[in-house]
This record gives sequence, structure tokens and C-alpha cells, in this order.
Amino acid sequence: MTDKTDGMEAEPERRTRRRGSQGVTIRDVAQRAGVSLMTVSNAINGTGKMAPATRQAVLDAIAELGFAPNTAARSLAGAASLRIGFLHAKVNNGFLGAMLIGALQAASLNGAQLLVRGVNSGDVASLAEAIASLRDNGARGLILSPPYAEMLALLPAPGPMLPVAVVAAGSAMPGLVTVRVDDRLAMRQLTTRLLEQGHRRIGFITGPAGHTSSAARLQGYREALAAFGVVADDDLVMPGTFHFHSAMPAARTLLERTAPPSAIVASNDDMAAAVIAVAAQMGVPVPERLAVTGFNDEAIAQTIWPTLTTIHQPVQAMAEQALSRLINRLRGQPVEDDLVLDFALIERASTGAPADGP
Amino acid sequence: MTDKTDGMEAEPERRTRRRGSQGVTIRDVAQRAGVSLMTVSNAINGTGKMAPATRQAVLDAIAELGFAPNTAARSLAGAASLRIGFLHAKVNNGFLGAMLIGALQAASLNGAQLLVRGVNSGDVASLAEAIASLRDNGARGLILSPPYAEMLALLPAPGPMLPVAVVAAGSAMPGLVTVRVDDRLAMRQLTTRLLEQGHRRIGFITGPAGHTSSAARLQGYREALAAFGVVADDDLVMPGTFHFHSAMPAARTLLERTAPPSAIVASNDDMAAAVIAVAAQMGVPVPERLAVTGFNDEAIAQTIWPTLTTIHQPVQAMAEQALSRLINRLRGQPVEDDLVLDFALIERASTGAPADGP
DNA sequence: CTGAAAGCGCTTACAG
DNA sequence: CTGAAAGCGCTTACAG
Repeated sequence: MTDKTDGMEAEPERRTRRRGSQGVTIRDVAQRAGVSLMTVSNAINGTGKMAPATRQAVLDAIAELGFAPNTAARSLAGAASLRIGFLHAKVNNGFLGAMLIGALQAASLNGAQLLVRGVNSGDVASLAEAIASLRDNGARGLILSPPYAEMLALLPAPGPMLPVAVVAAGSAMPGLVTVRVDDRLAMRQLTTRLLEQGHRRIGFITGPAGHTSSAARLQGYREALAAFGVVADDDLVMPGTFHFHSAMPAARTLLERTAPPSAIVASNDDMAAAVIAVAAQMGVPVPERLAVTGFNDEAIAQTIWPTLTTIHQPVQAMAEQALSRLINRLRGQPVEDDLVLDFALIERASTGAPADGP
Repeated sequence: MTDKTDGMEAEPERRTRRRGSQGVTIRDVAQRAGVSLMTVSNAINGTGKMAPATRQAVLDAIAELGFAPNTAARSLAGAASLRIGFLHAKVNNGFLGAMLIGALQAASLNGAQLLVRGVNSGDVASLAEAIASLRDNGARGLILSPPYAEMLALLPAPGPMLPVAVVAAGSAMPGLVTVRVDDRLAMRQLTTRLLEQGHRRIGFITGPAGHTSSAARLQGYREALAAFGVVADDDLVMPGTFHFHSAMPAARTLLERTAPPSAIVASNDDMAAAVIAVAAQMGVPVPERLAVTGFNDEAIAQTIWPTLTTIHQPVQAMAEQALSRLINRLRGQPVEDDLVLDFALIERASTGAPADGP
């Protein structure tokens, strides 16, 4: 265990050509465990039935040798060499990193190859071009984040569209693999929390109409109000676009009403940050005079002051699941279209009971 | 060109076993160009001298067929199957995504395999564990972002350390591959811009002492003042840690001085965001009464209001270069330790001339 | 339940 | 300047 150098007998002169392969291979494991290559492969992949003792012997050998399968060999050999396109917006947000980590993990696990391409956000031509290039390079499926899934419908000639998986979709989308949280339920719980704290006039800033999650979130907000017997006041619902700037006039309008809300629910974190900025400009203390909530739990939720009460989505796990499912589907296995993962309501400093009490 | 289905003659029954390989392979290209596999490979990799006509024929065939090399096969076959560990903090910032995209691209280009691991930030034990696991899995080099490079020195038993590349290092680091922008020069230019606009009392919030870039940025600030003949006032320099929260008391202290600064230079964007938050709380309008600058051009720079004047680092290109260089070094080619890329000074809404004029 | 053989798509020495 | 052969490390049918 402690002696890493055991087994280092004088090597019979290595095969003459090519690199001296520096890693532990399946062959070393087989030798150590006293079985064939095949059996090691079986033990690793859990296929077929094996004698538990054999499997254990292999697993032990793997542990002792610190063996990790070479993903290149694996994907080359496997029914695998499957290429999947990953489209990302050329913007700098935390979502991208988490999605990539998750997708990379699933790709490595499944021996697939990820082809990563940037797309100018909002640019349909750029999207079409990226998809065409991806297809030319052998991509047989696509993994997308939300804005792009909705843009798919806008493409000139969908033609023989590739199978698509959508991460953080707002709702199930017919024919596509979707992995998401329940936006409606999450927003309902978030709003309910504010109601429990005594808030009754609660403003809402929506996402863009085209986004599937916009409607789901608005509905969750309304359901929470209804469940508490609070009459919905349409003057308290303002349109937004998910962009920071869109929420500034919305927040200002809400706060300048004769009867301003004691809380504002924004449909994402960026817009919540804008609400906080406007409140600061207007001298309205958060959370004392105004509670504010976001959605997504992006980096800004913890970077702004006060930190944001928001809904956390497990982006990395979502991407991992989305890619695994897409791969399974491409390999002909039956997979359900829609997977809903758990979200978490995270309470931070931007909320509290209203100053004038419940 | 327009007919994607040409060349689809009745296929001679495919090799019986295994998947019908669905992509265009080097073999198809060779056939189309009327050369051997070898020659195609040569044309692709630009090795050796080829008859220009031959090369062109191959390139044409590649274009016509839309061929893209299978990276799995490539890395498996190449002297390549090189594994590099990529360590990332388990935090949600834009840096990670950009770094991953860049590293992925370089890995794919060079036929290397990236082993991605998360590390609890600030946790030396977690870092040591990740490195050990990476090494066991055959990693022969490491690519790191700044906080980790500095932590390397703290590891209990550096032992036979792996070669390391550092992205966005604050300065050259002996023995490590570093890719960075000139932090000192960037901060000097940023500060100079404020001086040109008429600011004379300029506050500064530093980064943590352990970070190599902290000192470089502070020096750049001081050089700019000196070049303008402005006497440095140590009361205007406050310590920070790069974290949002650390900058709040610092900003408050600066703004409460009898002669408060008309501008505050923060050593990164998060801290600049904190300065803006404090200014809003104190009723100091930005940029009218207070100019604020950041550093890094992370997502928050465009999400906050007013948007931040800051220094843009080409993170993706930096990661790409860092990984390429590390790979070259591992392959025994001579590479220089330190690469300095260009930064960009980005002026947004958080700066302007001081209200009381130059 | 286990193994010998063929093959994934490419690159590397080495001959011509 | 170009090509035939071997090999990278693994998995997939197929026999035992």
C-alpha cells in the first residue's frame, strides 16, 4: 500500500517502437488479477454476469494499481465514438462552466466526444451555421442551454434535425430530451416563503415571452398568491427580459407606486440584482423596506450585497443527465423525454419580514 | 456542393461486425484524393515536406467530404495519449467556463486528454488529494488558475511535482509555464486614464498578500501616480482579499474620510461591485461623484449598474496557450516559461471626469 | 462464466 | 516525397 514502487522488476526491453506507454493499462490489471483483458473490461463495465470473486479480484487489482481507463481508447473501441455538439453562448456566466463540467463528465463516462462551439447569442444565422458545422464534423446529437432550444424553431430549414437535449428547459418539450427543475413549483415555494413572512404586496418581474421558463415562473407566483387568498394585482407584474437592464425601469415603476410592494420577485438573479441597485439609488433599504428574490443561484447571487435569496438549480448534474440520456437515446435505448431534478430554496440576506409587520 | 447525398452508391455489404462507422474517415479522404492514409495524415499534421499538389488534393478531398479527424483515434495513436489534470475551484464564475473552453480546444488540437477535478477553494488538503488522484490516473501535467498556483508551495510533500501551467498568473513563476497579461502595466494604464480625466485623489483596494497579481497591480497604480507627479497618500490604499465583502469596509472607510477620493480603483471586479454597492448606500452617485474601476472583466462587470470600466483578460486564449505550451514541454520541445498576452482597457459607465472638474 | 481474435481511426518509425 | 505495416488501449461479437 505504502510502497508505490513494488512490482518494478527489471523490465524486459520494451517494444522497440512508439512511446513507452506510461500509464497502467487494462493489460497490467488483467495480469495482476490473473484474468483476461476481456474479463477486466467486463468488470469495469458491469456488463454480463460475473463470478463475484472474479469481479472482486479485478476491482482489487484496479485499486492497487491505481488504474484509470484511457478514455480515448475506450471511445474509439466502443460502439461509442459518438460525437455530440455542445453549443454555448459567447458570454461569461457561471452557467457555462457548470454545464461544461457536467457534460464533460458524462461524455467521458460514456466514451463520447464533445464538440464545443460558441454561438453569438440571439443570432439565428450563427446558430444555423454552428449546427451545420457540427453536423459536418460528425455530431449526431446536440446539447443546448435554454435560449437556443427556443431558437431552434426559428431556424430556416430544420431539415433532418439532430436529436437534441436541453438543459434547464422551462418545461417538457415534445421530442427533445429535457432536464430541468420544476420552475413553477420552485417559484411557488419562493413566493410562499415571502407570504409566510408577512408580505402581501409582492411585485413580480417576468422573463421574456419566448422563454418557456418565463411562463412557468409567473404561474408559480400566481398560484402561491391564490393559495394564500391574496388577490393578484396586475399592476404589480412588470415585464422583463432576463437582462439586468430590463429590470431597472420595472423596479423603479413598482417602487414609485402609491402603494409600493414590500417585496419584489424577479424571474432571475440578474434582474434581482437590478432591483437591488434601483432600491439603493432610491434610498429604499433591502431587506428592511424591500425584500428581493432571484432565480438560478448564479455567481452574482453571492457577490452582490445584500446576497440574494434565490432558487438553486443543480446545473452540473442537469448537464450530466442530459448528455447521458441523449447518448442512450442515440444508442437506441429507450429513454424518457423529460427529467425533473430537485431545486433548493436558498435564503440569504435579501429577504426578511416586512418592516411594518405582518 | 449542394447535393449532400452524392457518392452514396449501393454499399458493398459492410464489415459484418461492430457499428457501421457513421463518419467520414481518413480512409475515405485517402481514396477520394487518390493517395495513401499516411499521406492524408501528413497533410493534416503538416509534418514533413509534401508536394504542394498532393497536399492540395488532400485538402480538397477533406473539404468536399467535410472530414474531421476523430480525436479519440488521434490521441490514442499519437505519441499523444497525454493526460493533463485541470483543477478548478468549485465556484461559479465566468473564469471557469472560459478556461475550460480554451483548454478543451488545445487538448483536442494536441490529442491530449483533460482530466477535470474540482477542488474546495482554499483547502490545501483537498488540493493535495486532487493532485494525488490525478497522478494516479496518469496525469503528467497540471493546469491551474491563480489561487492554486500559490497554494502549491503550501503542499506538505511537493515530492516529484508534475509540470504545471498557470493561467492568469500575476508574474512569471520560476519553473512553471505561465500565461498572463501584464498586470502592472494594465493597472498603470487604468489609473492613468483616471488621472487624464482629472482625478487626483484616487483610492485603491488591494488583493490578498499571497497573490502574485496583487503586488503587480498595486505597483501599476503607484507608477501611474508618480508619472503624473501625484504624491501617493497611503491613507488612500486599503487592504482587500479579492472577495466582494472585503471591499465593503474598505470602501466605507475611504468615502468617510474628510477628503474622500473622487475615484476608487479596486483590484478586481467583485470588489469594484462592492464599492458601487457602498456608494449607493451612502448616497454617493457613480460616476458623478465617484469613479470606480475593476479588473478582469468578469460577468459582473456588465451585470451591475453602472457597468464597470475594467481590464479585459483573454482568458480563453490564455488557457489555450497555457495548455499547448505545457504539452509541448511534456513532449520534450523547448518552450519559454512565460507568455504575456495583450489586455484591453474597457471603458464603461462607472467612470468619468470628477464632478468638480479637473 | 470466461477468453482469443478482430477491429475502432489514426500516427509513428521505417523502407522505398 | 510517398506507402505498407504495426501499434495505441480498449470493446464487441462470438466460441467455448
